[in-house]
Amino acid sequence: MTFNMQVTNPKSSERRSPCAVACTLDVVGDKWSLLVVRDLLQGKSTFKELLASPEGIPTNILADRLKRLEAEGIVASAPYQERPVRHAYSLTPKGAALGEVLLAYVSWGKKHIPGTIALVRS
Amino acid sequence: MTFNMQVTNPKSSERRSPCAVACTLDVVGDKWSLLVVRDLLQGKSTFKELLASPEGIPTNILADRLKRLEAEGIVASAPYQERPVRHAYSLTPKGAALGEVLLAYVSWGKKHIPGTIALVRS
DNA sequence: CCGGATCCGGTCTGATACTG
DNA sequence: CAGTATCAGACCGGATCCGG
Repeated sequence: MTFNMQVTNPKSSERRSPCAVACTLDVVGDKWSLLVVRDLLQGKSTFKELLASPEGIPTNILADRLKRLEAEGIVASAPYQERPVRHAYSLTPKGAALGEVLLAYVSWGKKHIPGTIALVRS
Repeated sequence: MTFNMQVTNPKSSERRSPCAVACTLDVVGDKWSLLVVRDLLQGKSTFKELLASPEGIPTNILADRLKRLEAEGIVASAPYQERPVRHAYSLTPKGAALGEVLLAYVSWGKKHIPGTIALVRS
């Protein structure tokens, strides 16, 4: 009987402010969410593929982020086989729109952090 | 897994990957940093002004973020009075360039989170 | 009063073991 | 392979304290 799942995002009703920046950060402003979005944009779709990224996301964090992003309507999951059930994860249009944010990150990072490269493309 | 290190990361992890997204997230990927940048872009400059934002950043967190962002070359501080000494914080060109990232957030947030507005200049 | 620094309890993170 | 359970410890954030 577990509880106390990792829910840090305020619900809309308890939003900190109407600021679009603050609210977007409440959705994808943590350390891992945008990296998951980046990988999905690159065509990865299975749990294993997402785990394999060089940043090394832990399995429980990945599972939690996928769950959270799906609840936010950013990620969609569809079973592609049964017994054992397996899901293919993908971005909804809402999630794919975050590609613009990623591009802004890439642009800033490439310019201001030496040695970085774009691992995402639109 | 192998990696190279090119980011001085005051906070949690060391490096993660050469990905510009991941490295930028290591710098400003926490819950508060971009909100501080937003406020500075809007012309706020004193500790008190930054504290007054509707999101309610705690004093210790604000002090820590300012210190960290200054170490990253994103924020500059200059004393504007002595006895007691007071600092005016501002963005470096590197920090101001994050405005592009903020605009991407605003654009996404306004479109996908109902009720949000742009609290940052366009 | 202002700009922080410090303390401290609770929450979240993340490595690993474990299950189906 | 795709997650879930566990748990120690890092981190957040509220409250408080302090020098100027």
